[in-house]
Amino acid sequence: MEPNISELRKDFTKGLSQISHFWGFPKGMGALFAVLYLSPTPLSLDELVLQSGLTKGAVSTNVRALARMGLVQPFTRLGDRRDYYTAETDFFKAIRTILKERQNNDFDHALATVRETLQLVETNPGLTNGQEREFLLERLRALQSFFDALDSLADAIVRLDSLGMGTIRKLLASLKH
Amino acid sequence: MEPNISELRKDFTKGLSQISHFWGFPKGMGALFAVLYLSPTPLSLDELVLQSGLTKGAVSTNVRALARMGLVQPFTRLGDRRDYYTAETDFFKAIRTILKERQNNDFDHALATVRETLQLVETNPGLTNGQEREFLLERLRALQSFFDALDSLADAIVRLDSLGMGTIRKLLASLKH
DNA sequence: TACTTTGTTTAGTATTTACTAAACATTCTA
DNA sequence: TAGAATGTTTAGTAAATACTAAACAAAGTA
Repeated sequence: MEPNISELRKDFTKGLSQISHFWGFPKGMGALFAVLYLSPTPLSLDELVLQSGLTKGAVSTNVRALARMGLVQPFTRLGDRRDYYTAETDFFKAIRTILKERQNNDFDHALATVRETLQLVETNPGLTNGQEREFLLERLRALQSFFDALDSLADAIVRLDSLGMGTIRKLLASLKH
Repeated sequence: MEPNISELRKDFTKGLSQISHFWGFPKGMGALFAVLYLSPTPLSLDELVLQSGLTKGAVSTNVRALARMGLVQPFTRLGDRRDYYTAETDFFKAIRTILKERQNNDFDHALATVRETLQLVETNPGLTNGQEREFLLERLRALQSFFDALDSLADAIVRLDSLGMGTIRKLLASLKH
């Protein structure tokens, strides 16, 4: 059992790939983040191709996705046309970026459908008989208020000046009663 | 624009399907939950087949997955061999069930890989030169403590006597400082 | 025991998804 | 302006996934 450094990197990369996959993201995203996270220096696209084993196309799209989520920081150097990337080490910052962008995605679009269903029932008294109508209203309102609660939470997190271990501790304390 | 009740159900079902899909679950799961959630009475497997448009096999597997997550409650009636299902209306309860089961899944397996990587570096001083070693240790430890923090949060939620709108309000207050 | 009713499992299929390879676009350099 | 270096887009492919159809299992009923 003599571990070597490059095997270690590979295992770590595989681990993050699986985690990425578990959260519904491409495995390549996890792999790229892993490579960047274990690199002491920023890496160019070509270096990422080399170290991740993915092709240029895949690296290009995945690394941009990571940047949109705030998980990597792209930058350029004067007199160097290449794009360089570093891993964001403040994960809480990334969480907030992700939450901030949630309004623009398919998820919120789907949420809107639920709200519309509720409004449709509310504004159409003749949609169905009284008893079923009351039932539908109750259920739809309950679901809506659940979604709203989660939304406020997400909003509150986004609005924080800073999110970090301190906040987690505060939350833990407040949960313990 | 004359909305009718069955079209409304279908839209709602489609909405929940998309949400389900967004979270990485089969669309069928969302559809089945939607059908049950809008039904005033418990439904049998055959009724679910009818109302969801899925086949018996798909309903069987998806509805069991929902039950494992605590999102539907299965039960039987004396002298009736059929299984009946109702939607869980306490979503917070479902959240806790899901968090409780997280230890047994692939996600935690992947997390273990990260921990193992860290331990490997910690117990092998000769793995790489001092400078890189320090760098790796720092990064791996930071990631580990981030995961640990999230884990404590999840644990605290699972351990709550009750989770509900009250808790959300408490969290919101504590976040506002 | 045979037949019916109900639910599960399996084998195959259709769809979706993430990837590769290569064409293309852009910008820098000679 | 031609050529080189870099990044993006696209067309096609391989793999994963969720579904269908049908075989199977189990358990009740005649």
